[in-house]
Amino acid sequence: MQLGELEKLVLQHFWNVKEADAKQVHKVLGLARGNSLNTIQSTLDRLFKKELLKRTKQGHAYCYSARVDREGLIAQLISNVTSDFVEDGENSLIAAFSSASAQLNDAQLDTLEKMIEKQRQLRKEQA
Amino acid sequence: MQLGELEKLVLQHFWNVKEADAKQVHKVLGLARGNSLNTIQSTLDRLFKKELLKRTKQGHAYCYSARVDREGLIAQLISNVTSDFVEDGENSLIAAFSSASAQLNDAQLDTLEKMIEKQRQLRKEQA
DNA sequence: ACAAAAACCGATAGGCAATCGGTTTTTAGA
DNA sequence: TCTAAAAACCGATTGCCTATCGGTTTTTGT
Repeated sequence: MQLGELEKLVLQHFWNVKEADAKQVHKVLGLARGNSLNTIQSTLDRLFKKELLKRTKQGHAYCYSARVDREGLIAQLISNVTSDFVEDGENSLIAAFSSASAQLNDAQLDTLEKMIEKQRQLRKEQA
Repeated sequence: MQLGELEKLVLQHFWNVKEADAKQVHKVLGLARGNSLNTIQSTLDRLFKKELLKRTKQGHAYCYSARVDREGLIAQLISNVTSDFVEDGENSLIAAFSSASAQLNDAQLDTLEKMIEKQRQLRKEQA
């Protein structure tokens, strides 16, 4: 799945604002870029069809919000782009991790390990 | 940087065979897919321009070989696809890892940690 | 019922991979 | 050295996708 420039901007917007309709997105992003409301609308629609946004009829207009969070999208993008190169089709994210870890230096490996610990900690707290 | 289907096949081929010219690649990949030699040639040329293959004149024909290994390409692809979504432009690979780690379950975190250990071991042995 | 607002449809442009045909350049031999 | 074949190079076409809107239809609140 390919993401264009405007699509990325819109997604990031929805990680800030929770929800918005086309007009609101247009006001924040579209005007600054000189886009018409229609351009924003069709971008929202494309993202909806890609299942990256969800929407509900709120009165008259669709109200859009993020369907995936930033971490989820990043994971999905990594899986997409690496799946053709990794054996384990079940778990291309893990496979990609292990492949790319070869590119990290020792300090980066440390950093990564600390992140894993932080993840674990986070889960313990949430439980 | 976008990779097409044939381009991916060609790259994977070069991770097996070390080096080959257009004719040889055509024999192995092109014939099976019904591609003309020209199609293979321009694909090789595109990959060369993308700096994913290198080439040298070997007698008459260019002799191509991989410029990046599988792990390096995977790392590069991850960086490309995630860089617009991570703060730390210096290290989008690490940032992407940490983001995506939120998607892994506990067992997968274990797996990942073991992979880090294995990496470290590998390096110790090579030193 | 009607005017305004929003959604929907269809078209165009631009970018890139895939695909080749045809032309030019190079090269190995006669 | 001249020449035929081999390879590189060039340019065109197709197909897919994002970006971008204009215009039409549908919906809705009054």
